[in-house]
Amino acid sequence: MNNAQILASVDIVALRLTAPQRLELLLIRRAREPFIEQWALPGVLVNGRCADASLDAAAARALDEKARVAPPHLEQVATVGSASRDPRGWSMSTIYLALLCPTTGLEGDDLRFIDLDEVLEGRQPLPFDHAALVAQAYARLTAKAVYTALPLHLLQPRFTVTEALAAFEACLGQAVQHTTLRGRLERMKEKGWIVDTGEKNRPPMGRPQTLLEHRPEPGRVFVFDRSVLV
Amino acid sequence: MNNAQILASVDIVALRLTAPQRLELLLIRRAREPFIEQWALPGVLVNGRCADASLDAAAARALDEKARVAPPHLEQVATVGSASRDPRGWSMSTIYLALLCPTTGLEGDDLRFIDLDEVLEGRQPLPFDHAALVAQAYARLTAKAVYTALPLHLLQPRFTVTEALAAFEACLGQAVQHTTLRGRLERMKEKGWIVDTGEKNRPPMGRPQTLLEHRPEPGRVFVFDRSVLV
DNA sequence: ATAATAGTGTCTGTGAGACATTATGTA
DNA sequence: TACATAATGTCTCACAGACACTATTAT
Repeated sequence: MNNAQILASVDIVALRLTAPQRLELLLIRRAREPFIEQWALPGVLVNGRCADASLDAAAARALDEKARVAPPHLEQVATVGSASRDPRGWSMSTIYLALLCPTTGLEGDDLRFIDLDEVLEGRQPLPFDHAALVAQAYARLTAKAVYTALPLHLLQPRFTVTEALAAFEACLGQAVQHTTLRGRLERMKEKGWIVDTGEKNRPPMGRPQTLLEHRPEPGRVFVFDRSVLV
Repeated sequence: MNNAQILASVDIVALRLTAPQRLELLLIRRAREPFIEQWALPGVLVNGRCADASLDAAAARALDEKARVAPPHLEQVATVGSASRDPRGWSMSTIYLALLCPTTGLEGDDLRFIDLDEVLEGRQPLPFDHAALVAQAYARLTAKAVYTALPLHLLQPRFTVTEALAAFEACLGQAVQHTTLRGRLERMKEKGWIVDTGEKNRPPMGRPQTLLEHRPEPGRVFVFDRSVLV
């Protein structure tokens, strides 16, 4: 049997929604060579010793161990592999997209959130091919935001239409008609994916907002039968 | 540095369209242990020695070396990994979906096509978790057939509407209104993804068929802004 | 003429897009 | 009162779904 000389890892693109339509990316300061001390994506090596039941479990473990974070949504995006992406040799990495709760907090100096655009537009360089991985994961998010309710996982379970609008616009990178979103949320209500709490949120100014509650089916995403933004 | 004890491979779910709305799966007789002599998915080990430029290249190499086949469409579906899926130890496998030309032929006794339903419905068992991988790849194909032109890659570049209808119905597993498909093809024509050859195909009976030509942009798929079959 | 298959036309329903209008709160 | 923000209503348009109807070949 071949004893393969290959590195396998799982890397996580974890995103959090902040104030006005911005997405932030979770970074960790590397504790080991190569690229020690540099800010990079959280991840773990997959070497069969950790008794991970599956790759998905390894991804969840990475987020938990490195950042003490449990994401409402975790989804595999793709696997890349090449001889050049890691100085140690031929390596492959499976990328996961994690959507975090906006209230997610971090502990310690080795963890931080950075504005996603800083990475996407190259102002914050990342080691390995991590910048490309981030772009690929964000592309997946954008694509799914067109025809699914995925962006709702960036919100707290109880949310307002305005917050949902911010989430969709952050994922899509452009404005969305609020009437369109209201229609979609209405359809999700009929299917039981959203319930009206009956309560109101009272902002410092303006009319109170209806408080909705997201009731996602675990591991599934609501799919619309049309696209926004054609 | 850790010398990981892990097996990495690439496995291909290669599909061909035959006569009346049926899909066939490419299988290969295994030349090595484990499961030697059994029919299984074509694949290769990824061990860094083969100088594959990337995982995608490894997938293309697997199809070429094992079956002498070059697919019009090759797409990564997912990566699975666990301790139990291979008797040799913790292993991971990246699944690719390949869509072949209907004229694809095979050489040798170690290659064959089998009706996809035989595998999906469990009448043809496969080693490892290959049956689950096939189901996952077919699910991807079905999902994409709802809102993209992916099934066209199962046809020869020059095709008729009837053939396209068969491709979509095979991927979706149910009937499609031909008027709907005609509308979609019309929109692809306007965008330059399909051209009207002006020529006709003359079947033994009935009105001659318009011959269309598929002009896909390499590596991309035409996306419609609505779903079929809601 | 008849059978067989290809292609068009018509009508309905749904939901996005755009924008005006109304509703409900605070200062 | 004015202002700010939420929510609803109206109208158009594109396209899927269903099905009737017409077109073009062979026998």
